[in-house]
Amino acid sequence: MDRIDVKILGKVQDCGRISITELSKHAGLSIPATNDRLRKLEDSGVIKGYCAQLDPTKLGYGISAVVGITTLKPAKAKLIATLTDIPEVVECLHITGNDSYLIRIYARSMAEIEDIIAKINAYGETRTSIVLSIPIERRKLVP
Amino acid sequence: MDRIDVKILGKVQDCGRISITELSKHAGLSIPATNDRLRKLEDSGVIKGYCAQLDPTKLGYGISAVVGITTLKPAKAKLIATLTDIPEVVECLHITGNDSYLIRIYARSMAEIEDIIAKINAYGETRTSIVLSIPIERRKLVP
DNA sequence: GTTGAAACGGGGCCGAC
DNA sequence: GTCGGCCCCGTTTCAAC
Repeated sequence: MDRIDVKILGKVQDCGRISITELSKHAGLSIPATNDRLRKLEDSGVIKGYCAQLDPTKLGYGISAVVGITTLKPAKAKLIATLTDIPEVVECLHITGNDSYLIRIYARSMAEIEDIIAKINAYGETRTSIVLSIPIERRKLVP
Repeated sequence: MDRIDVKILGKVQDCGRISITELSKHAGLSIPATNDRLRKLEDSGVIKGYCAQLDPTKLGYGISAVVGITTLKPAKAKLIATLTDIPEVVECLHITGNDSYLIRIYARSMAEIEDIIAKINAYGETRTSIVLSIPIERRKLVP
């Protein structure tokens, strides 16, 4: 993992569909060498995969919320199963502190948020915060 | 935006580097038709871009934390600038509720977390939660 | 929307250095 | 690690339906 690998990782985090030819120019290496490095980064699991980033608002998801969950009883498996069944729940973190879980929701309306919160309240208390804006958007990792 | 577009969006969210040929098979369309649809989804901004997903632990970022920030004075611009200067801060949400901001941190050690918290404390109170695990990992959006 | 053909570029592989 | 050559596959753009 040298500076060239860092360059490659930085580029593919921004341009996931970049061609090897283009990537080799940015890396300052030949095409075969760039190809080898990229494949090694993929095979070693440093690169877990590639994905398209969608614009939630253009899909109708105008509202996003963060919900802290304080579980009353130990019902972790059922809670996670319930959350997994709700496609609007796009992320769930198990955390330390007052709240046991922190989840991220995308919704089309406040009513949808309310429905989801109601489902979760079967497992504990919730504290819901609406996302007003995203000053820093999912920055890339710098190795 | 019909069922075929939904199929395409689902696939590129999982396999960002999929070829048009492969994508056309999953979409059940011809290659030119698939190509047209994908380009329209990109041009319209539904697809914002493509990115590689890295494994933070394999890069040495063994610890992740979530920090709620209650800003004391209106110093939003300076706070965001400070956060942007810290590469370990990978996301920042402006939210409603007790906390004004919620940020996500990747760090190599607890000491690094402590350092970052100290910098932020110049702008307000912080409540830090360590991420124990991630039961739901950044699920794809379903249009 | 489809098919088919043609042109182009890129990827994968090779041996040589 | 680079370079050059090679073939194949995929992409892109046509035309025609």
